[in-house]
Amino acid sequence: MSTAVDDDLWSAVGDPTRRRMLDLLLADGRGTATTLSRHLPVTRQAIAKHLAVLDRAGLVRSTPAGRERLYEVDEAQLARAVAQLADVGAAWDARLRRIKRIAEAIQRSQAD
Amino acid sequence: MSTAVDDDLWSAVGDPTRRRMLDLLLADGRGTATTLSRHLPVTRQAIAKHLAVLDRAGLVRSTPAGRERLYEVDEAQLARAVAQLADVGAAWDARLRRIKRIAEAIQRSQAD
DNA sequence: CGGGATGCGCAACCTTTGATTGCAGATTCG
DNA sequence: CGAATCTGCAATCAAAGGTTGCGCATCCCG
Repeated sequence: MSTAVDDDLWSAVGDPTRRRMLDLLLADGRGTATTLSRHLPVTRQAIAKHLAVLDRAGLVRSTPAGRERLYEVDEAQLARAVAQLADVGAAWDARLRRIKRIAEAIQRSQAD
Repeated sequence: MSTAVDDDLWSAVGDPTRRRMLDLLLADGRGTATTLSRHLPVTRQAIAKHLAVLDRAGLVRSTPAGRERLYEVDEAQLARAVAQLADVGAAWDARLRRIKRIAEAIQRSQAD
C-alpha cells in the first residue's frame, strides 16, 4: 500500500531539465551533452551532470564515438519509470475516488 | 507536444517526503505538521516547510483550529497533478511504443 | 486561576544539488 | 600542422531540504 517507489528512479525523472533531456533523446534517438545543451536553457556542463545522474539511474546508456560521447535512452528502464508514475497516480486516484464515494454516501444519508 | 506540464505542481509532487505527506493526508483526511512528523523521519519544522510548498502549489488547504493548524488535501488540485503524471507517462509510453514498432518493422524488412 | 504541557512560527545554520565559469586534454578537419 | 570542436575536471555559487534553538499562544488539569 505504501506506493513502493524506487526513489532513485523517481528523483531522476523528477527534475524538469532531466525530463526535457529524456524528451529530446526520445525524439532524436540519441544525442551528446553538447547537442542537448543547444536545445535547453542550461550549459553543457550542467547537462553533463544530469546525464551522469540519468546514467546512474540506468535511464540512459552512453558510447564513446571519437571525440564525442553519444547517449541514448534505455527503453526498458524508462518503461519501468513510466510504470511507477502510473502506479503512484493510480494509488492517489483510487483514494480520491473512494473519498468521493464516501462524500456522496453521506449526502445521500443526509437526504433521508 | 511538449508535455506542457506545470513545473510547480510537478516539483511539489516530485519530493519523496511531500509525496508521503500527501499519502498520509489522504489516508487520514487531515493532519497537522506535528501529527505528520510523527509518521515521517524528519522534524516538524521540515514538515512545516513542505506544507508551505504544498500550500503554495494549491495541493493542500489549511485552517487554524485553536493552537493547532489542520491541513487537508485539495482534491481537485491533486487530481490535476495526477492527470499531469499520467500525461507525461502517456507521452513517453507513446514514444516507446513507436520506437518498438519501428524496430520491429526493421527486423521484418531484414528478414526478407 | 495558575502553571506545565503541547503546538506553532521564526531565525540561524549546515549540507546537498543544480548551475555557472574557467581551463586543459583529445580528436577531427581544412 | 594548426585551428576548431568536443569532452572532462575543478572551484565557486545559489537554492532547497534538513536541523537545532528559541519565544509565544493555547489548552488542560490540579
